[in-house]
Amino acid sequence: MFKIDQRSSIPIYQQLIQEIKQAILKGILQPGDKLPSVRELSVQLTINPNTIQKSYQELEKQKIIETLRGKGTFVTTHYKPGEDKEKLDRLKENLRNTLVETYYLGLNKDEIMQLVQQLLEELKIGEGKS
Amino acid sequence: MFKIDQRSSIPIYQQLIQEIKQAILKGILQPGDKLPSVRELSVQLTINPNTIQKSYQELEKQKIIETLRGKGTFVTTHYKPGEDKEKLDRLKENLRNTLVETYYLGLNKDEIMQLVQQLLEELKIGEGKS
Amino acid sequence: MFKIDQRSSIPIYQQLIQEIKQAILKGILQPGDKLPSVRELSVQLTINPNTIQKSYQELEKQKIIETLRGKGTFVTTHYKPGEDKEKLDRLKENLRNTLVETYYLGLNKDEIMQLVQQLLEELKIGEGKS
Amino acid sequence: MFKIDQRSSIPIYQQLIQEIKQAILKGILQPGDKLPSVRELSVQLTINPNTIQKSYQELEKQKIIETLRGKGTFVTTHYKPGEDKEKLDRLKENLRNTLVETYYLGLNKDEIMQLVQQLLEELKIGEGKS
DNA sequence: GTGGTCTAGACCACA
DNA sequence: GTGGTCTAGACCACG
Repeated sequence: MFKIDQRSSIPIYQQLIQEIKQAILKGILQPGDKLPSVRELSVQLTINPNTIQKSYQELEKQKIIETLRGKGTFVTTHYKPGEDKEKLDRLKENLRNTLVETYYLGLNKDEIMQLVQQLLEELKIGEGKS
Repeated sequence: MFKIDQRSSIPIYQQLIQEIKQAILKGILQPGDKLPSVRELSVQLTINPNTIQKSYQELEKQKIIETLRGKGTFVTTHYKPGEDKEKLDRLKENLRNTLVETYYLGLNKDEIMQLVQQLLEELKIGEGKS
Repeated sequence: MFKIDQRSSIPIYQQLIQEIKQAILKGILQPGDKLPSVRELSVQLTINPNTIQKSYQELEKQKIIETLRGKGTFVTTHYKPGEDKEKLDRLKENLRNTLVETYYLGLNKDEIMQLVQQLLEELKIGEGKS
Repeated sequence: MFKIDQRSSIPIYQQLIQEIKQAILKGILQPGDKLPSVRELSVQLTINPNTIQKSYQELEKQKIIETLRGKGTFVTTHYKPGEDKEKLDRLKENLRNTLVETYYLGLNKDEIMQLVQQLLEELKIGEGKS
């Protein structure tokens, strides 16, 4: 269900967070859907339950999922963005750095814009939803 | 000359690499220009010299700067991007993640595209150069 | 009749205990009044009967309600607080922590005192009764 | 330096968070002060380093402390509350529950108000600071 | 069954 | 030296 690269330098718990967020964006996980239990995912992905836990807790803090005690973890039905200027600044910085690297790799402006477009489509990010 | 945020979660040596790359893109540093010495920068930025050293070494590995023994460190005159599919994949992955986060922060497709455009201009990345 | 938040991190059985205690304080439930049966409440609140049971048992242990076999559960007519230094210490600790959090949220001393006053009035806690 | 009750039902990492917040309020820890390293505290309190970690990370997320990579963890110099209506609601709820319990333990309105006053003074929460 | 917490011990990147 | 991540395995409260 979720792809995790054990060799990646990106922490596993962050990879999982990303995978879940993307699954929600793409509609694979719908609001209200139950997520696999910590133990279940732990077995499926052969990852320690604590690591899964960490991902779930972080997503819960971001109000993207919520847990009903004893019942499991679910995708929240009404996610609302919530202003966070600092986070936006961090993202802009990150984006700036990524663009610089992309350029140094030989892509020109048009190719970069195309890449961004393509990724947005892949993620099913359109104007309609936000 | 370069802005370093000691509090940032991004390693200092990577921040410095980014600052230098951006300075080159913006034309503040021209091919052939001499970079400050390690010791000099170390004092200016109140950063451990080893950290500066690490940045310079990484940039040299990427052929963006070069060291002439006894003379100092200079911006290379002819940088040519080498193919590196792995790195491109990493960048795409990074970009994808950043876009997801941006979207979860409440920006819609148009706003994201605008942001990218704006950053590209800031960095003086145009079609003409690559 | 009682408000339960399934999403809250506070256990449901404790929420119910609180709701009942507050209803008594406010006079909505009078000494001698009959409480809804476990099954009845279970349906109304769509909560597992075991959970309701747990709340009732705890309240009975605290002598706030009592069960008459075959007749139902009732608010006790003469509640008298028993000394319990340990519990008082726990409450003080809890209160201290809450005040710290409130302060870190930006409320100053006056605002905190006002908040406490307001809550006491809401709960109809006055000097006359204890 | 910090008092932890291993037997308490309150998670150790939360106790530690509280202890640190209170130490800052009381002026025992001043803005800019270095906190003990994770390992150091771990030995002092005979608590697992991971548990200390968790406390530090939570405090960092709340912007009460910050870490300079390789140097250690420090009390932030400029803490700014930051609106959080939801958290305030949770605190009010908590406060309400605590007041109910206190009342059921036999304290009357005056005694409760006195208790709150006393705690605020202990914590050195005054009007001047917020 | 569910998630939440904790320990012990390990490895890594950073400065 | 610092903090950040991960695993293995354990115990607990809740429903």
